[in-house]
Amino acid sequence: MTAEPTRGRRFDPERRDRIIDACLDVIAEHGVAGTSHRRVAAAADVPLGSMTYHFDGMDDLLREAFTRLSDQMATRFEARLAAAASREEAKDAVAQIIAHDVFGEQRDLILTHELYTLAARVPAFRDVTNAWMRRSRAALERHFDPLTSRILDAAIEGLTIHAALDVEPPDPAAVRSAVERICRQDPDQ
Amino acid sequence: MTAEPTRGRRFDPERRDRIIDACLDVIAEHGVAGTSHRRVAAAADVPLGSMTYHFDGMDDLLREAFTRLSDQMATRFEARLAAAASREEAKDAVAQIIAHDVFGEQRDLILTHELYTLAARVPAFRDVTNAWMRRSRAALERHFDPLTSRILDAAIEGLTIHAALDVEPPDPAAVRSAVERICRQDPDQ
Amino acid sequence: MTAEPTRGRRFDPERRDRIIDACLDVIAEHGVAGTSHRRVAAAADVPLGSMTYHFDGMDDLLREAFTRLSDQMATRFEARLAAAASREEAKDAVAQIIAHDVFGEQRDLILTHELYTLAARVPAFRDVTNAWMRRSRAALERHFDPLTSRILDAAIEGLTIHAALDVEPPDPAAVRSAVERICRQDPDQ
Amino acid sequence: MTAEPTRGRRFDPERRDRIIDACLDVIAEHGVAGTSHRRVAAAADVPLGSMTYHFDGMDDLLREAFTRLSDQMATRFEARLAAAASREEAKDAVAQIIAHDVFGEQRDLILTHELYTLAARVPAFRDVTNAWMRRSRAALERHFDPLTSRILDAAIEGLTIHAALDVEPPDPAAVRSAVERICRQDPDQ
DNA sequence: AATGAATGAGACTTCATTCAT
DNA sequence: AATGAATGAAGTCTCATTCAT
Repeated sequence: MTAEPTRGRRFDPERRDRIIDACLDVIAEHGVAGTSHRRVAAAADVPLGSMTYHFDGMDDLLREAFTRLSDQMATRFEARLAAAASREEAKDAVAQIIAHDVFGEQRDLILTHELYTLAARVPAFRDVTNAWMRRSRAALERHFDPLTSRILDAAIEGLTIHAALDVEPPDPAAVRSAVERICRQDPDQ
Repeated sequence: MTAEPTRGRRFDPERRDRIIDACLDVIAEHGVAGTSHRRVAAAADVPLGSMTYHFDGMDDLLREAFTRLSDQMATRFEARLAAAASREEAKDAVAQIIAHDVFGEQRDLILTHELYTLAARVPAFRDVTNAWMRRSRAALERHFDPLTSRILDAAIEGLTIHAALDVEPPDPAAVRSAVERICRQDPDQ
Repeated sequence: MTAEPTRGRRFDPERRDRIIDACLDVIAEHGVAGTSHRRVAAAADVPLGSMTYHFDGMDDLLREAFTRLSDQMATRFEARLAAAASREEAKDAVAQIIAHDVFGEQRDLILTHELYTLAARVPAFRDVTNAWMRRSRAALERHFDPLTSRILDAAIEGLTIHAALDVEPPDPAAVRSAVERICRQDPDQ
Repeated sequence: MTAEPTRGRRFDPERRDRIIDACLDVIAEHGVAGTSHRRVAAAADVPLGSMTYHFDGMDDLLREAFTRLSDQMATRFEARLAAAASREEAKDAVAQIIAHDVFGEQRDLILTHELYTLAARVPAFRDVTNAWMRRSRAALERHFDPLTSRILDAAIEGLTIHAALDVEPPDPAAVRSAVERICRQDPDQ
């Protein structure tokens, strides 16, 4: 007799959220190409009819899913850089992000690629990546000048990608060296 | 009635090639997710039955298509760096590659992303990206030491991606500065 | 707080009417085949749940809608014939009805066809068309004998349909001639 | 070893025809509104996938089905009028067509209504009805002048419809009188 | 060697209706 | 009295693949 919020079937306000999370899981496993209403519904344990009830078709669902992904990623990134008390600590953080992301979060890496792929073709998804990029740079600018931040941001991207695709694990010294080089000012600037 | 060299019925060695090229076109337009035998057959102007006759299913076709893409891209990259006579010219070449790729070849960028996305999930495609990366680095190592080459390679990746996704066109000065910073040695190494 | 006559919450007698009118609009645009609760609810600007609250399913709604349509059409027909002071004026009225209906009221023509189509298969709708036909003939019998009225009624039907489906606009002289011929008695009757 | 034309599954050139016939059956029973790929496939005893293989969607199928219907109807009409040796026999034929069509062929009447309903809204189907109407009039013009043919054609339509919708069976004398009146010339023309 | 015909699986979506509120 | 939430059934259509030719 304790207060079961609802009795499960009707009225399930978390359902929409659960579907979005399940959608990201499905994308990570099967790619956007292999993501279907059926698979997402099964993963979220909701009836198939729920899919188009809650979302205006697959595009809408994908947009929401990737928006959530980029939010989560950007928030984590901001937190890590906000925790850095000095420029040196910020550089350490950046190096760790590159290394850790590759080792720890294969899933996020896959999802990020899927998002980029979509963004490369579909403008609606470019809005998502733009917002994300803006937040990343702003977080870096807590510690670095705008130009350095921009270069650093791009380098994180490239190093992460290459580390992920490479056969051998990333070399910490190389990563560290890359960060170091980029953060030194041009002599003539 | 005279012997036309190849009249298409018996032996059409170009057909297979044409299909592969058409496949890349279709991927560029519809993404891997939207690529089907039907669409590729239509784009290559070959009968649908040809598809499964020449290729062992979609995966096979995709692998061949992306192999061709990476070959073409790597060859172009090598040529550009081979044309550089000095370290300075090599740096110029790298800066131009980043800028030009973004402006000129939206198609290649899209295709590259699609490949990375596949490679992130499917090992078979990682072989393709690995071979490509190896050739890129080797080309860079004509002018730079291995560590610098590796960092440079990753930076090209990241800068190209960000420039492509960014709302505003890439800043040539920023690109140039990035290349410059990376190519300078660590003071303590 | 004062007694607004009907403030819509408790009792909204117009709502039912509005739904019926909207239903006819939807039928005119999408046909019975394309008429759904959703579309009608949207057209009437009422919540979807209202539909099955006010009507016992689609059949019920369709029956009410077509009943209203036939009432309106029959009333208009009666008025026009009642306004005729003589047999000659009645013939003029009939000729004008045929011509005007075609030019002016494409919507009514479409709806009438939809009703006939339903009536041809479903007895419940035949009741609606029968009542309508009875009123039409009674209106004609104000001016013509029963046999002539019956023939005239059928001719109006046929001429209207053919004029509506024909590529070229109806020929007023042909319409007039048809009415004239039918209204003349058989020589041997 | 006798010549089985085909062994049933693969290559079945009559299949397309069978589907069209089945489609008309389904329309007669359930109306255009109730006609679905599933039902037609079941009626024709073909797999569901055959439907969109042979036809570009439901609209295409409907258009073909109603084209066949109108062809058959027009051919029958032409034959009956061609068999009439004199103007008097032609009038008899018309009267019989009206009466017989109503009694004998409820199915054709229903289908004709469905076609008219579609034609009233969709131009593509108006092409079908126009071609049919042209053939009907041409057949009548073997025996009657153009104006009389046109009026007669419309009257056949109206009388058939009303007879079909009416509660009581059509009165042969009324039908005969209608034909007689229309076929007499205007006194002043 | 090559392909048109064909199909079963599964894609997305719309729908009428039910139910708890 | 009235409705937003929800769902299972069924809709159309696309697809990769098989098979007879």
